[in-house]
Amino acid sequence: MNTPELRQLRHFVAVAEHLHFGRAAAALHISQPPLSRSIQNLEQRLGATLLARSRRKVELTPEGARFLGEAKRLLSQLERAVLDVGSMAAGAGGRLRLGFVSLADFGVLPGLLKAYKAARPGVALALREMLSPEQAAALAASELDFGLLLPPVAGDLEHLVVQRERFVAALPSSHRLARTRGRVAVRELAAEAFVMAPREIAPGLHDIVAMLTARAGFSPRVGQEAIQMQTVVSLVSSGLGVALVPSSVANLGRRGVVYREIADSHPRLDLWLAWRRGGLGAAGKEFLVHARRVAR
Amino acid sequence: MNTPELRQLRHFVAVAEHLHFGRAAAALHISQPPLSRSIQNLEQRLGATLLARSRRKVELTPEGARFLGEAKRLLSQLERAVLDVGSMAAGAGGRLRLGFVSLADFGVLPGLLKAYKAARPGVALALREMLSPEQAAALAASELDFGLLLPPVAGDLEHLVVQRERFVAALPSSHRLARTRGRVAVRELAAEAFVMAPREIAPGLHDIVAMLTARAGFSPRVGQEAIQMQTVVSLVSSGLGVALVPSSVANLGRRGVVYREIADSHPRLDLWLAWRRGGLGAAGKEFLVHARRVAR
DNA sequence: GGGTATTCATACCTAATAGGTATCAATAGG
DNA sequence: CCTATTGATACCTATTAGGTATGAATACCC
Repeated sequence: MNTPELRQLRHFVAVAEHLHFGRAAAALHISQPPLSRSIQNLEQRLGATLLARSRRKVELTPEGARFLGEAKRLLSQLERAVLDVGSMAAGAGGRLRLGFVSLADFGVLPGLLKAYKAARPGVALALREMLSPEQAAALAASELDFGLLLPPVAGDLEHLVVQRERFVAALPSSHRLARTRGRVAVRELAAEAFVMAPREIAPGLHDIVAMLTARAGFSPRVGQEAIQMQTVVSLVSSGLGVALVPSSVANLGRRGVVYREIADSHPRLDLWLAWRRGGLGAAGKEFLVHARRVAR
Repeated sequence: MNTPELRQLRHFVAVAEHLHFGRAAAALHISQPPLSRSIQNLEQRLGATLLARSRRKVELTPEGARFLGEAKRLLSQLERAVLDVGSMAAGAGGRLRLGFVSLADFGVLPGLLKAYKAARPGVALALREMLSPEQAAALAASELDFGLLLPPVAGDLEHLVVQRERFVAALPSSHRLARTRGRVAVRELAAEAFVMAPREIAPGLHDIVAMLTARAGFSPRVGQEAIQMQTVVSLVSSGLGVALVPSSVANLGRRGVVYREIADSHPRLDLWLAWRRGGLGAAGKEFLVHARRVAR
């Protein structure tokens, strides 16, 4: 793949912002002809026209508008990465960076934080809700110290299981099954639309749901996908479908949703506190001590 | 700022993965000496040592591990951007991309989606929870069709106000003020630790809180920052502080938290459905019709 | 309607840089 | 202690980025 050069991204951003090759060239401290060639070369590499230009007017095409956002983001992310590794080399520290899935927020995270913060009020915690694959990548890249995530994820991570839970059915309050007490058999949901997260962001969770519905003899009809658990529940509450979710989601207490235990047997969903093998400093090791206590 | 070249990022990733200059050079189809110089030059530009090397062994330094993740991400994001703009140029479409703040999830979003999806079941909705500034950037970059966000945000966006709400105090159930009914005066919270989001992600919300506490004669002592509203509430429930939050957050119904109206008068917090000026297709225009109905 | 000014594109050239080869220096292993 | 291996350095060449001159198209002004 013939990807652009950073120089070309900078050139394009300058032209896109000035909408004038001459002024953009001046801003870049080059002359206009190499800028013109650079943009042409960029467009050839991308296979897209980014700028519509005549002798008197330059405008962004839709593709150009789209690519402009990407180019700006890439350039600013590179600058941040440079600053970040520079300050790391210069010696900074003394904080813990913790990613977590929204499920953790309904379960162990508040208790974990409370325990640790009581013991170590001086350690700054940077909390960030992230999907499990993103946390795994960030751990591998040393951008997080810990992640609270759902297995399986890629990478050489150590982990502590901090939560194991069963699934429940999340039903709109108006649902016929919501009126009854007691457990729900999964086969009773065969005709329903489901609200689910895509498999690639939580394969462990998704596969338990898939296994449950397969054993009940059907494949779930997905009415709406959503990525975060609270969004799943929100969509259930407005009647867009039902969902099979881990039981801690019931802590969400969302109006318009009722939760029923599932009659069918199934494995529990594990939640991990994960960290990069060999990647913990002193603050991290102490955090782990507290985490082991909370996990019992 | 002397940022690296993409060529240097590729060189570094290759060495980091092979931990051998000769094999990395072979993989890159260059010879070993220019690779050695390239890495040295990269380290000079970054002001950090990325690789610890002797004649027989190459290892990543902590800074190198950190930067490796960034470099890989940047390179893969660039490739995705190239593919994305290439396929856009080749012609794709037919869906709506909607970003939203977590607040919207507690308020208008479910109703909005339900109304639209009933009318137009064939249009695929891609939902993504994002902070307001990120949504604004994504709208400007044509990466979202709509955003449900809190003003003010940067950029030339059109908007429809879809929600206006007052603030409430979120208190741990064990709090002394939680036992009483009736409204809470903000000055009664002067000695409390607050859980707040940083200003830069929601300046409109933050400034109303700042105004409330300033009028009550104090500056809030921030015990813990959190970015998303459900995380704020989660931390309140575990006793890490109190919070002043928009009233729709009470829909969260989180155990361990009670909500009390605030006695002090204050402006309402607006929630916008925003879109890029001139950036709507037919599906988007129709979505807007439904949105106007829901907003009344 | 014609002339002029402006602006992006092209042709040709030079300066700067990326990569190659030869070799050095250090060290691990036999 | 000698040899093989590997990253670093010196010197050189090939390639590319940028500069200057100019062309071509067009909008504006007279």
